[in-house]
Amino acid sequence: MREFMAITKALSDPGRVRILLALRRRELCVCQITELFGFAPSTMSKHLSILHHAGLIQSRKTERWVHYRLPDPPVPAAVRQALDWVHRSLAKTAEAKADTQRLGNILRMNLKEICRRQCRR
Amino acid sequence: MREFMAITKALSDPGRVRILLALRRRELCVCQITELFGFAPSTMSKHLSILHHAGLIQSRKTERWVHYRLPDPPVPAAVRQALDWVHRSLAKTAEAKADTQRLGNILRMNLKEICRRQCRR
DNA sequence: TTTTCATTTCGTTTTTTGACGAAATATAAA
DNA sequence: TTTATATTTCGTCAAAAAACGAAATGAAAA
Repeated sequence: MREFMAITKALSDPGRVRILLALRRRELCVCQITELFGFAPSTMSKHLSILHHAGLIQSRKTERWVHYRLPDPPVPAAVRQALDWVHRSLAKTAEAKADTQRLGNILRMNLKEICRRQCRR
Repeated sequence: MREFMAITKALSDPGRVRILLALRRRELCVCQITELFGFAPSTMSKHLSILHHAGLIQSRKTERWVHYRLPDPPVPAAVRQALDWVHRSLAKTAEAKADTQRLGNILRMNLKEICRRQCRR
């Protein structure tokens, strides 16, 4: 029950749900996700921490950057069903498509450029 | 997206999730659910309202009592998947079993007796 | 080693949520 | 019609969550 509620709480914020959708095709660097949604870095870090704690994403560190992605198998059933539910329900919505489109632009930039932009704020 | 978030918000409270589990076998009167969980009637009414607004339960009024149950078909896919996920993840947990056991005692009482008990509080 | 810098943690403020009691509503019983 | 009563709505308080900036962390670059 505690683990299940960690998942439902994680899914109860629209920003976090959109992060899961953005990760559906490939892993993303924290700075790319931050750029995509326009939150302050500290806010984004908190959201990622909540998703990670629920088991909905996993992380990998390379050089100076941290990348998040959907979990590799074996994935607990409750997590897998939650992710399936999110993607089936929302992958085709206008919000998800708009995010995907903006993500395309961000993926064309290199990571250093993105981080530099965020420092200027 | 808005409808989906109504569901995830509804599921983000453990009391509401337990209500859904309690309804998995049969419909229940508000006073029975209130007795089962020990919330104030106004609190329980609010929880039921949130679940209803998300489409996760439906209601039926007979005589002086309002009964809630899981939705009849046709059920939107997002709702059906959410309910399946909840039940598959939690129906066999200790919490659900304990609730089911206490519910058994409540179902042996008649509705008037239950309501009378709640008035005394 | 020292510096740089992507990310996280901490502290604070604002917003949202959850709980309750009192009053309102609505329906059946008297 | 009047009374009784099951449920909901409203107002309020307390607790939790979400946002941010500033400071801390830690790993790579210089």
